Amino acid sequence: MSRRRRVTLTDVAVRAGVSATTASYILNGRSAQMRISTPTDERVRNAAAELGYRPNRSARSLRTATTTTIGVISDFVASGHYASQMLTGASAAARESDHLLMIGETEGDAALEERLIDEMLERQVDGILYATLTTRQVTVPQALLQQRVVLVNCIDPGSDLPAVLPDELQAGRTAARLMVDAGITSEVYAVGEDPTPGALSGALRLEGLRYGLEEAGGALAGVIPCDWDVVPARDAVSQWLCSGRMPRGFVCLNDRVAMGVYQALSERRLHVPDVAVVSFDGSDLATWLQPRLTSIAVPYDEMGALAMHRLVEPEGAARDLLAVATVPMVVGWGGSLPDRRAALSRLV
Amino acid sequence: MSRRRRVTLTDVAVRAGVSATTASYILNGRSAQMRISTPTDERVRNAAAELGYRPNRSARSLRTATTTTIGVISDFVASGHYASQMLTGASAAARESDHLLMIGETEGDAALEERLIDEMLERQVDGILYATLTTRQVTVPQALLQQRVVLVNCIDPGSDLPAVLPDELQAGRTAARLMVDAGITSEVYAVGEDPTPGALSGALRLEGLRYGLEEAGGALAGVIPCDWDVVPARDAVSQWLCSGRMPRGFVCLNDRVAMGVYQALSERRLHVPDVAVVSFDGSDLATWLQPRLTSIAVPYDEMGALAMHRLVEPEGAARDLLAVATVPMVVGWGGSLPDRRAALSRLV
DNA sequence: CTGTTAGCGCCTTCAA
DNA sequence: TTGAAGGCGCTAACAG
Repeated sequence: MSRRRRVTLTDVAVRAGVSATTASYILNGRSAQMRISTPTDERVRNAAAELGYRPNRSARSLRTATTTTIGVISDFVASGHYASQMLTGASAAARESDHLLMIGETEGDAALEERLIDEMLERQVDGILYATLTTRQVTVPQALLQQRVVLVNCIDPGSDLPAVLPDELQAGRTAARLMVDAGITSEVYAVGEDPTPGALSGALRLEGLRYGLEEAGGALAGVIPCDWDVVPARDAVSQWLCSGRMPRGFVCLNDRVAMGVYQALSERRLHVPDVAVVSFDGSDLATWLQPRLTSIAVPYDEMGALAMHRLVEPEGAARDLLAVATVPMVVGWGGSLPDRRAALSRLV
Repeated sequence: MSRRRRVTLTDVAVRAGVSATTASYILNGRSAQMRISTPTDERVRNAAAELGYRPNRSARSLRTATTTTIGVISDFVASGHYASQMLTGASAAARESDHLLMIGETEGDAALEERLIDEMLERQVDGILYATLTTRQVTVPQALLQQRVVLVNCIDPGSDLPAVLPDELQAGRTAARLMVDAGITSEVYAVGEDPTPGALSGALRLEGLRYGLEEAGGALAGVIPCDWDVVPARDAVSQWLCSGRMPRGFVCLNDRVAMGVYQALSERRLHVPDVAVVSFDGSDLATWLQPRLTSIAVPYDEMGALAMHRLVEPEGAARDLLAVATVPMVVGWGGSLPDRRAALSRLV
C-alpha cells in the first residue's frame, strides 16, 4: 500500500504499449474522432485504471490556458444563509460543466479585494463571479474589467458587465397583489428603509408596492423607517402602534423586520392575520414564525446558477452578455431549484 | 487599452535587461539571499509593475508541485449560516498563508463526493478540509486516506486523521452551570433528541448537562424528544405543557428548538425567564428572540480557522496531527474571532 | 490509426 | 552577482 511516485500519462502509455499522444486522446474521450482501435482504447483505459492515473491539471492548464475553475469574489459570501445560497446554486451549475469554484471573501475591504482578485487571476481562473450580499450598485476593481465576469446581485453603472439581479420591482407588485387579494387596499404601511448608498432593493420594492396598490385603486398609507433587523423593527413599530393607529397590513422590507413586527403586534395583543403581514426574503425565518410568514423569496440559488451559466456559456451565446438578467421573486419557497428554474427560463 | 499577449517572466527580464533567472529570484523575494544588486532589483521590479506582470501559477505549480490552494469538501457548506461560518474562518486563516480555497458541496451524495475529491486532487490542492454540517462520525472516502487532510466537525474512527471538534461535553456542563447559577437545580428538562446515526452533539450535550446538574446536587428531570427544529419543538413542548407540569427550566438542544419552546410557552401565557431557557448554537436567532436567548455558541469560525492552521502548519509541528483538537463553546457570541482565539489558544 | 517533436511559463542546479 | 540549460506533465501540429 506504499505510495509510489506520481503516476504520469507516460506511465499509462508505456504500460499500454502506446505513445503518450494516443493515451492522451483516449483519456480525453477523443478515441472516436481520432479513430483509435477498440483494443488500444481498452488497453489504455485499463492501464490508467490499474495505475490509478490522475491527470495533472497544472500541466494541462499550462498547455491549454484553461483551468475549468471559476473564482467567486464576494463581500460576505458565507455570512448568513442569505448569500451562501448563491454559492450553492453557482456550485451546482458549475458542476454541470465540470467546473470547480474558488472563493474569496473580501469583507468589504478594497485592498483585500484586489489581492484576492490577483490571486485568482494568477491561478488562471476561467472567469469570475462578482457577488454582493445586498442588491446594490458597485464599482468593480479595474483588474476585472478585462476579464470574463458576471455580476451577481449588483450592477456597475460604469461598465457594461453582465449582471444578474432579482426582480425587486415585480416583487413589490406581488406584495401589493397579496394585500389586494386579501381585500386590503388602504391602511397598508411599509416597514423599513434602505439607508445604504447605492442600495437598490428597498427603493424598488417600495416603488413596486406603491404602483401595485394604486393599480387596485388603493394607496400606500405610509412608511415606518427603521433598520432592517429584528430589534430596530420591533422598537419602531412598537412605538408607532402606541400612537393608537390601527393598520390593516404591514409590508416588511425583509423577514427580520417582519419578525420584529410580529413581536410588536404581539405586545399590543394584536394578531396576524387580523393585521396582514407580508415580507421579502423567503428565509427559513418565515417558516418559523407563528403564523407562518408570507414572504417573497429572493432566489439566491437561481441567481448563482444563472450567473454561472452565463459565465461558462459558449461564446456563441454571448451576444446578450451585455444585458442585465432579472430573476423573478416568488412567494414561498417550497419549490426545488429545478422546478423554479423551469419557470425562470421563460423570462431570461 | 487593447489586450496584448500575456506578460511572461521573460518579458519582464528582457525589459529589465537581465535573465529570467535573475528576475525570478527577485520577484520571489530572494534578492538578498542571492545577493543581487539594488539597482538590478529595482529595475526588475519596475519592469514587472510597468508590464503588469502576473505570475502564471499553473507553470509554477507544474514545477514546484504545490498550488497554495486548499480544497474544502463538505456535505452542506453553504446551507444556513451554521456551517458557512466555518468557511469564513477557514478562508481568513488561509489568507494568512496566502492560500485560496476551492469548495465542493457533496449534498451528502457519496458518488458526487468522490468526483469532487478527484477533481480537487487533479487540480493539485495542497490539502483538504473535510467538513460536515452536523457533528458526527464519518467514514472518509479511500482517496483521502493518502492525502493531507483535516476533519472539521467530524471524526473518522476508522482512520487516524486529525480532527477539530467543538467541545460539546463542556458545553453541556456550561448549560448546567447557567441553570445552577440561576438557582435552578431541579425541574430542568432538555428539549430535543439526536436521532441521526453517528451524531455526536446531542448525546454529549446531554451527558455534560446531566453531569453538571448532578455535580450541583440536582438532576435532569427529563428529556422531551423532538426533531431539532422550530415547529416540532413548538408542538412537542406545547403538548407536554398541556399535561399541567410546571418546569423551572428548559435546555434546548439548538436555537431553533428554543424558538419553538418560546412559542409554546407564550401560548400558555408563560414567560422567559420565569421559566429559564438555555440553548446551544449561538446563532443570530438567539439575539432576535424576546427576551434575548442565552445560547452556547458553536465556534464554527474558530473551528475552520484552527483546522486550516493545522493543515498548512509546517511539517515540524505536525507531531500532534494525530490528535483530535477541541474548541470551547462559549455563551453569547459578542466576541470577535481574534478575541475568542486568544482564549482558545490555551486549550489546544 | 499512431508516433515524433515541440513548447506552454516557471524554477533550479550548475557554471561562469 | 548573473546566465544557460533542462525539465515538470501535458497537448497539438505534423508526419507517416
